[in-house]
Amino acid sequence: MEKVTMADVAKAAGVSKSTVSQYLNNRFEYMGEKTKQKIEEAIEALGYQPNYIARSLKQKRTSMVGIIVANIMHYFSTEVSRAIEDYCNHHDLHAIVCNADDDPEKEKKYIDMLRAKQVDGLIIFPTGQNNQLYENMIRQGYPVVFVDRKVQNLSVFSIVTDNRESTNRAIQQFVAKGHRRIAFAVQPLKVSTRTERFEGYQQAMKDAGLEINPDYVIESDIPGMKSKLEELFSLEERPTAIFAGNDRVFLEVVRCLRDKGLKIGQDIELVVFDNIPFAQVVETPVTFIIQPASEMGTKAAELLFEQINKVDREPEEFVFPSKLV
Amino acid sequence: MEKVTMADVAKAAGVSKSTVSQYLNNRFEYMGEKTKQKIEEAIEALGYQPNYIARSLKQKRTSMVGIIVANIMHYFSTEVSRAIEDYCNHHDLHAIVCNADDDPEKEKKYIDMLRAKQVDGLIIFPTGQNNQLYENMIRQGYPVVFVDRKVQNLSVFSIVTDNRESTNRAIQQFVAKGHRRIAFAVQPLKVSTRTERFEGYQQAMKDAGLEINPDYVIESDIPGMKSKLEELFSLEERPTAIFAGNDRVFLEVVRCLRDKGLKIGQDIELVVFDNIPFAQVVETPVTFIIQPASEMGTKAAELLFEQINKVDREPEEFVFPSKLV
DNA sequence: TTGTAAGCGTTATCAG
DNA sequence: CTGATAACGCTTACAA
Repeated sequence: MEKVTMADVAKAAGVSKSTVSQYLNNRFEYMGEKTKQKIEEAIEALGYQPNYIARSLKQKRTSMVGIIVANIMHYFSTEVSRAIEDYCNHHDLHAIVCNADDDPEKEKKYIDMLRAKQVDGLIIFPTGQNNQLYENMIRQGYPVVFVDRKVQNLSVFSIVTDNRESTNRAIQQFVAKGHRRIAFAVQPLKVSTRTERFEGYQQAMKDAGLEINPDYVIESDIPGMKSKLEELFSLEERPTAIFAGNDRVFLEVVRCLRDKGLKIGQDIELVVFDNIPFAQVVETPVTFIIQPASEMGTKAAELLFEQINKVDREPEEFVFPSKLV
Repeated sequence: MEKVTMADVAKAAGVSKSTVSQYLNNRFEYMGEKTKQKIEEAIEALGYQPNYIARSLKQKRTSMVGIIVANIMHYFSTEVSRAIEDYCNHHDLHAIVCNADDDPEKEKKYIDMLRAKQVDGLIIFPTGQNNQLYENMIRQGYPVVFVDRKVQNLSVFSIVTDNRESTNRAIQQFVAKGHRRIAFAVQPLKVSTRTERFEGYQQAMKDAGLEINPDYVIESDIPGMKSKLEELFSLEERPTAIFAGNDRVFLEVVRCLRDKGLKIGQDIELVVFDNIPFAQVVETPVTFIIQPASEMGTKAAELLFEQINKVDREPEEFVFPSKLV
């Protein structure tokens, strides 16, 4: 199987390899009509399929870009990825996505692997724990765009949301509705998105003249969140409103509320940072902070494309606004 | 950037390319301890990274496999893909997934593209409209596994669910609960999954001695489904139960019911073929027909892996049972 | 307008 | 134990 090469086609058509190559690359300018036809027939007859690997080796470009998402379980990641893929499709690139699973080791493994595979550039949702590695890439001038999370002290293109401000607004809204006991649940504060959201919460509470009750702040990974939430909702003075740091936290919160028999919108109000596709359909009275995922993805792809094509410009940070729904 | 090659390492270490190659491929058997160290240092110093493209060209294998899903919007597809990816990860393969978007043209494009990229094998959720193409691949002995949908007259490994039987059981359950007006909503009956589910419905109705009311059978693509559903629920004699052909149909049904102010489980009962992750969390009284997606994915990957490694055996069809939840 | 030949960065074969 | 040397399948000057 899979053995017919350009040389075979050339032989069959009675021309040379280079001529076939010309043909394949649509350099018809100087090609005789009959040669063209002979080649066409030969290709058809032999069922020839070009070998991109060989071509890539020569051209030093693979027309592939890598996307490394921190965790594919977030709907936001898949939305952004989809937008990137769309952009790539329209620009003769192929995007291949890898899931770092919030694990810096895996992230490193994928970065190395993709670079070994010679992908032309990388869009990364960084775990934030591989600064040395990031730095090397940047220094070497390798095309990279960071998405979602900021990394300190790195001169690189990045695409983020106004995490602090939008969280702030959401909490303000709670306050305006008369809530005083406002809880905040989030995964470990190890990346910029989470710390910024937390800062937004703190700021809003402070501005409202409200003390933050430490019992109302849950910082835990997903597996451990359930038990902490249970404690929270078992408190004498239960919170009347809660902010869920992202979609996965949200799921835990909803599960826990259901188990406790608490009704969302009635016993407790809920804001979640991120879009939850299905939730919009059922009548759950939840406020969503929605990031413009596809615009962000498109922008990221654009910036990467520019870098791949050697457009030189100073790295910038693009902050997209998110909106409450 | 990215220019240091094996030759550079060889020069720096004062050895030949072949020796470096040995080193990289862990052929230490006959290698001197000092050469080993020199190479190690040289690699470190130069920041050398091997070029997989060149290696692939030589070895005629890329350690990549392609997954072409009919439509990535189905949760089932992503579950299966994830299982395949897991398997691949454990077997030094990289899976790259493409979305045919239910479009045979795109499917063909992706098959051609992936083969041009020399992926070692393909797992396909076939659109079913490219039989000629499928046949060619099989005939050439190219490693392929089909998932989810059957394709007629093709000697190929395939992984499917017992669509007919499980739909049948679901409808029987409706009947047992006393339902008589049972509707069936599905996308165009162009692929085996849908026709089989429909047959399951027909059979169950027949066995129960119930006439099928043509008004109760909705066959439409997703964009057109909304209006047809509206008609259905506006009928004088509304159905009391409805079967949704898959998750996307389900979403349309739920939307429509909400708009009509009908309560699921109260005004109408609902079965859906497929898993809906979020729906399980909220208290929606829906029955799900759940396919063992990850087992199916793993099996598919296994079969592909065997073929890639030239294990010769007769193609088989594997039918997995799904269960009502 | 088409052919020749030299790479691209590896691996594989076979001497030394 | 290590090193030449020839592929792998394609592109691209340059020559004809």
